[in-house]
Amino acid sequence: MNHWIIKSEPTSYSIDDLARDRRTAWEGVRNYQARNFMRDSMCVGDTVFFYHSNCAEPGIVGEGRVCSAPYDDKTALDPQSKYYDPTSTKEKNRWQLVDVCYVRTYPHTLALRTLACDPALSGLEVTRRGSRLSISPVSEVHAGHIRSLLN
DNA sequence: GCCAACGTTGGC
DNA sequence: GCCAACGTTGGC
Repeated sequence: MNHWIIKSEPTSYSIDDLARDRRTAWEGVRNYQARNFMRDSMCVGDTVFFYHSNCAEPGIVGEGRVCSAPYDDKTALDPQSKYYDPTSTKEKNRWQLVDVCYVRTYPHTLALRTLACDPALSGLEVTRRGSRLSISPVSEVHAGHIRSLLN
C-alpha cells in the first residue's frame, strides 16, 4: 500500500467538496511527473493525503483513497474546459487520472509551517522550498508520522 | 501583490 | 541539444 500527497487549491476543489461528492475524478493534472504517478504507480486502495495549497493556511486537511485504475482525462478533449489540451485526441490522450474517494477530514489542519520544521518529515516533497509538484509519494515512515501528529 | 522556483516552449 | 523567454505555482 502506497501513500501520496495530492494538492488542491480549496477555492478550486476542497476537502469539503470531496466530502460532499464522496468520489471525484482527479482531473486537470497537466504535469508529466504528476501524471506518471497516477498512471504508473497509484493502486486502488492507496491513501492520499489531501493538501490545501495557495490559501490562508496551507497544509494537510484530510485523507482520501485511490478508488479506480487510471483512465483518460476527458477534460483534455473538451474545448470548453480550462484543462483543454489541443494536442490530445480521443485515440491518443496525453493525460490520465484516477478517481479519489473521501475518507476523512482531520479535526485540524496539519499546517505546512508545522510539517516543514518537523525533523521527522525531512525530505517530504511538499515541504521542499519551491516545490510545485501537485502529486508526490510519501514514504511509509512519513505517512505514519503524519498520522501521529493528529493525536 | 510580490517574487522565487520551476516546467514548457520555441528559435537557433 | 542549448537556453532564453515565458507562464504558472504557491508561500508569504
